[in-house]
Amino acid sequence: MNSVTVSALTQYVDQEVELKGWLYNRRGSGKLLFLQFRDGTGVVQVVVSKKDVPEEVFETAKRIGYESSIIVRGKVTKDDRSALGVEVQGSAVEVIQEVHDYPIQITEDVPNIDKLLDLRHLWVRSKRPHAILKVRSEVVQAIRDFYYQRDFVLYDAPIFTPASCEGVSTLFEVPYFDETGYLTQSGQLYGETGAMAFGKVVVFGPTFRAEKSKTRRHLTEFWMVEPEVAFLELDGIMDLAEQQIQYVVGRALDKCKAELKELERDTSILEQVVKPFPRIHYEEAQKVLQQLKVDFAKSDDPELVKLSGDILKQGLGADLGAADETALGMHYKQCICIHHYPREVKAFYMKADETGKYAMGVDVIAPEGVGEIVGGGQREDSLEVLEAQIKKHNVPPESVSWYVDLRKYGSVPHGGFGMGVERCVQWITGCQHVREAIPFPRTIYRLTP
RNA sequence: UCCUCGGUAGCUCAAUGGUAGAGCAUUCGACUGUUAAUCGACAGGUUGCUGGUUCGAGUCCAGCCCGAGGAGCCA
Repeated sequence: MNSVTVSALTQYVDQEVELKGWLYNRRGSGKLLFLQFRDGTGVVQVVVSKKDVPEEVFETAKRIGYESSIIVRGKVTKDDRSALGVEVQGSAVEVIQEVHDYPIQITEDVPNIDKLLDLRHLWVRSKRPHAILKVRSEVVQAIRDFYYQRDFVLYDAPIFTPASCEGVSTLFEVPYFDETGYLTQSGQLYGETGAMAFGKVVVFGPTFRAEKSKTRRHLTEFWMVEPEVAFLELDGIMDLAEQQIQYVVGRALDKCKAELKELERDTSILEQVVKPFPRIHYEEAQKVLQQLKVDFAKSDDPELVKLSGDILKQGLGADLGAADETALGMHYKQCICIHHYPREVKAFYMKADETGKYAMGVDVIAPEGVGEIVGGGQREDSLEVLEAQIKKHNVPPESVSWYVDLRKYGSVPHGGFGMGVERCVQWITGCQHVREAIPFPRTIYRLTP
């Protein structure tokens, strides 16, 4: 007998098969049972009819609780009433482990996410997390393929680092023998060493931020992909970010149709991602925001009126806030690149433009309220300017001396960006919390399971 | 760190200061085509914790604990 997966079942119509997996749900009557059987690749309905099977098989199928591990045998039949197109006429149910107290129920009342995250080790079996995490898997593979196809060298940055890469954010401190180490908050500075060695590299790994952020966009541990390219300037960096996002979203739309349908994701905005992303200078963004502030204030929608009040709250010439990003996303209804932020609000390694007022950095803002998914730009390549910036930002010079060496030995214009994998997945799947976009989210108040 | 909101049955939520309730899930029973099945029954409680006001507190007050959303910071 063929041992097969649910995903391949349509190829076995009218054949006897064996399925190994778990009981997902059950409906039925006194003489006819409908087992919803899952094996990780999909869910299929197994029909067990009292008149067609031995008494003990029917009794077993009726008795076992949800998530009991079972082996089911039966004949695959076509059935138009099934979403899958086929179902299995069960003839035997072998129990591996019988379960009667599975703690997650299938219900229309959605428990709050915190309770489900306490059960994350089991919740991942349910349809929604299953779909989101499959999209994540596809997104990660698409990222790897994108850079591999373009001859980037995978260049892993260390996770233990001696000090802050940016000299600002809160880092996780870890004892490291006789000294103090920190968990990396970005592989970028290491990526720059790779760009000078290989031309085009990509750093891809976990990143840690000890910021006490409590929003649906923040994790303390998240995955970031960070390409870094020698001789690439701001326009080229924007081209790369745009192409990468278009490729990744395209792959998800192509390969994850079933998952996006399960999530009831309206993909119309995602389909717009093939168009060029508007590229907006910071000064222009401020003008657009001033206009949006006025327009939204007149709206009938109280949400928009509230948003209007938060637009440009930090003042002209300051960094953009979350409300500003949301408003711009709503206005353009697709990904936008905002470049040339004020130099003061950006990190020490950012290259200044010819005016000296702006940094040649770029953020990509995703629509639909997800906000920033990419941050990057051109790096300062002048030794003198970089040293001045290090002094100005109070970065301990000894901690970045190796980095400064890159400007002493064959410095060239270069740059790159970082994209947060979870935020990208959050946007593509349309999920409310970035916490759902990673198997085991780590936030300020969650270290388990 | 700050602002706002919340914590009652396994889950989602009710309950003018006056007997602690419902739906769903579990358990038991009925039903041969169910798609979040349906119908009937049983069971299920230290109302986050501590103290206070009151004849009487889930409800009012104070403190604390836990969580959520947002700000800031960021991807």
